[in-house]
Amino acid sequence: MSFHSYLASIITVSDELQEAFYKLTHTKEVKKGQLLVRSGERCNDIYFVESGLLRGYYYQEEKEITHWFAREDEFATCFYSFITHVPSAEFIEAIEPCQLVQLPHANLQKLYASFPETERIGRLLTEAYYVRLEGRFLGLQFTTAKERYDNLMKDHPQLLRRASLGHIASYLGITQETLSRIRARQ
Amino acid sequence: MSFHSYLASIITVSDELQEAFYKLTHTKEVKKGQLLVRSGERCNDIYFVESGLLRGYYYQEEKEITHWFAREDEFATCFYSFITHVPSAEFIEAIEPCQLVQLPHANLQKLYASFPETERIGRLLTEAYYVRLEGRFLGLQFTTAKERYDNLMKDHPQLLRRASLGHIASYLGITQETLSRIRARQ
DNA sequence: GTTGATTTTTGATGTAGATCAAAAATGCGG
DNA sequence: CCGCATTTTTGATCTACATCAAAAATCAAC
Repeated sequence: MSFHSYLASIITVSDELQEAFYKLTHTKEVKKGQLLVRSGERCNDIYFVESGLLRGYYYQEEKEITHWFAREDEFATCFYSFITHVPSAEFIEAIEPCQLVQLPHANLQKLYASFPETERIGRLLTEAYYVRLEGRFLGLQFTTAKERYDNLMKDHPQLLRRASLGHIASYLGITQETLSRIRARQ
Repeated sequence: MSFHSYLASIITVSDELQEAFYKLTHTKEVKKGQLLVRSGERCNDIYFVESGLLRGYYYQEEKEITHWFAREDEFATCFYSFITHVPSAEFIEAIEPCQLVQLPHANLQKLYASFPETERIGRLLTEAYYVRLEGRFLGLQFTTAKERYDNLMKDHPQLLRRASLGHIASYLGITQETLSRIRARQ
């Protein structure tokens, strides 16, 4: 979905607002495997994914841990770095070719100031991040690896075809071997 | 610490702002064991803890799971309910007698509108919640029960005297028995 | 296709922490 | 200071998942 259609689905986009959006965002195409943000850099942008698939990951004792996926019609950013202006602990990688819309932090602030209705975007973003994290936290504490896998497949049935087992396993908080065994029996 | 001193330590409090605060907040005293919010109710207030200790908890398969503690000089609310206006999934209980300052959501919005510098409060709150959750998420995934316990004791050495083992164990994501054994050996 | 690199599967074994049960310690109202 | 409720400790056993290692399958470049 285009960023514009997405916006129109959550707020009323006046002509002025539409124009402001065109001025304050720019589109970006990235190839498979390309990094958008590296650990240690500041992440000053939000990306809206028009098409393709991104993942955020970080290193934990030499191992890559996938922290999130963002597919078409979702926002992606290193949330903590974006809100605090601190260098990011994570990488953002395109695991499919992507069509993105980039919105810099400063421009988002301009939008808030001129078009109060856009505050809703910020709110939705914060909520989405918080809720996503909370869900994963509870999942880690209270569900088995198999249940987490089943839930993920229910919400994102295509993910298995689009991301590697290793990415999905670390996202679920288990090893690749365990995920492979979970899939085998059933 | 009084709410006023706390505020003065993070933002400059003009006379007008101080007056607005007096109008828009009110103090509240609660006894040990008293509930501030019940699951199913909306949580429309933030509490600043001037003295005492609160905990947030919810039920997971009949068991109480402590989600957070808030001691003096900290804010407490059912964060998700507060930002989304959805009924709370959690309870807030005073586990010590508390002196609180209550700030309703609507009044916080008024403050934001009239005193832009107060936006910092909202930002700090969001960040604090997000960071706290992220820390616990990573802890659950990558550290042993003992490490989590040691970290908690480093940050809150008094907590063991102020909260029960059961509360602390569920906060750490382990059973009471395991926490008891962890403490025994060392 | 053939080849080498990468990803996924399978097998054997180890372990942190859960569960169930009961004893011991602590706290508290009268 | 006694009796009862609550909290904490200790013991025995069980299990989900990790780790290490190697085989099998898939992918991608030439």
